[in-house]
Amino acid sequence: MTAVVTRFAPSPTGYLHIGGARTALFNWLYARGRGGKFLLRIEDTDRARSTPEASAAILKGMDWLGLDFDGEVISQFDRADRHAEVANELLSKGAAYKCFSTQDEIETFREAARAAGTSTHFQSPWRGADPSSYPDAPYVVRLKSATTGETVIHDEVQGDVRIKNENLDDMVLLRSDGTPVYMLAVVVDDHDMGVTHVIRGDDHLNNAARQIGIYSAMGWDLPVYAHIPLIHGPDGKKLSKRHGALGVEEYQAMGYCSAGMRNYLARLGWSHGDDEFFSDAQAKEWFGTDGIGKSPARFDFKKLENICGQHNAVTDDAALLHEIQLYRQSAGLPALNDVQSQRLKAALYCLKERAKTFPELLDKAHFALIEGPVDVEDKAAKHLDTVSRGILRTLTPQLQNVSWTRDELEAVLNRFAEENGMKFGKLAGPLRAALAGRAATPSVFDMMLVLGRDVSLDRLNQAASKGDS
RNA sequence: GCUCCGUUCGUCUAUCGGUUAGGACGCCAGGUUUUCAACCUGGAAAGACGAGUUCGAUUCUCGUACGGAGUACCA
Repeated sequence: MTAVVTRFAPSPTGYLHIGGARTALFNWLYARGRGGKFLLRIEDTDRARSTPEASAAILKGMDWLGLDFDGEVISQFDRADRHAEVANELLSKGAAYKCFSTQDEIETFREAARAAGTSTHFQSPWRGADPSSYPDAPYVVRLKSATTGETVIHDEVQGDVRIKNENLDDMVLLRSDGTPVYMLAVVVDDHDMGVTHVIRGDDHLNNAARQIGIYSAMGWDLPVYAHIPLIHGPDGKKLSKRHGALGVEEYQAMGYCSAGMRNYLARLGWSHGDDEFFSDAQAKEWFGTDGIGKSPARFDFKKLENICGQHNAVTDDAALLHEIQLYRQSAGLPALNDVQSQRLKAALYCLKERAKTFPELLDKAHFALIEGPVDVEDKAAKHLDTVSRGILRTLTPQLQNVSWTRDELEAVLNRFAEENGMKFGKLAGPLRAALAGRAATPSVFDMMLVLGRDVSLDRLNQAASKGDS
């Protein structure tokens, strides 16, 4: 059994969008789960539209998603000579021919065909022409496609797809300037790179039939094909920049965790029974083309959030802190200072199970991140009226010398509430307002523990004396 | 126009001829609670439509509708 080799082959004409990211993920999972190789090839043969910035964005996106590839990034453009070599081989074999028709002629033909309602496939008059009749003019190299019979694509997802060869035209292999066209380049590169499994969007399904023509003309083995359905926007429409088709780095900037993104994306269009929440290791073990669905899926932010929340909850504190720092960077937020980082890390145990995204987590961590005087929000201010401040004034000295543990703090505060004839909830409001300046916070005990005795008492004293001066 | 692909709760999906059509997200109700969450319990919610094959179709076949892709000297 030959080793599995998959590849992700984006064209660098923009950011790495969510559909591309999922395609990359599927290829990565497929290879990594089978001890195979996962390669990255940038399809930059379209010089006019390819940009280095886009290549960088793709690399960055894959890095964030943790999709590591084997070997170097391959530039398709760099391999133009090899593509031309294959085209020439096809030419000498008689499997391709030079076509001198101009674009104007082709366009005229197509317009006439459209008007007549007949096939718009261009039938080059040069297909069977005698070389002695060749003019001294630029030409493209076209594949001499079969005109009868059918091409069958054995697709792992779509099943056997049959296309009549009469519906395939003689596609261009080499442009008139001698540069290769995508259809040729993919086939040559996939073959040369030893790609065994081509997992890509089903917008390439029809193309596969054409590409198979090149494989058979060259006598090359076909890869296993798996054409996966596209992802649609939340409204069911095709993804566009306006809705949903954000670059993956924007998802990072929105604060979704990478593991959750992988989990969610894997689950979009692929399933393994009823499993919804799983680790990378499980995904690698389970992933296969048999679990891939045939219909397009819509992107659902709510479910993404939920999955990310579950991953946050099981991520260890150090790793989580690190990812949060990367998030702040990508979102353009200032880095946390040492005190904030330390407090945040100490607070993660009581935050990570209740935050779906990093902005949400950071918001709940507000009490730990503020330094200096606590700013009291309006909603919390009512918990610091004269009566409440009086309570805090009485309470604070009693906390001065207790041992700063959860058990001890609970005991002291509960006793205090009881002695003063109030329910604990009555006491919690002022404490929350004093410690965090907000009405909604984590547990007061968690906050006191995370902040420590000095900072906690300091904030309590500040709140108690508020409005006194 | 032509060719190809798809269609199960609002969404992601399970089901490989026989199920009260299952799960998850979301939603609704209740519970728990120290606020907000989280969490627990319960609930509403689906086979596009029409034929055919079959003892029996969500499942197989065909048609219709709707959606998508391809049809470039783009990728």
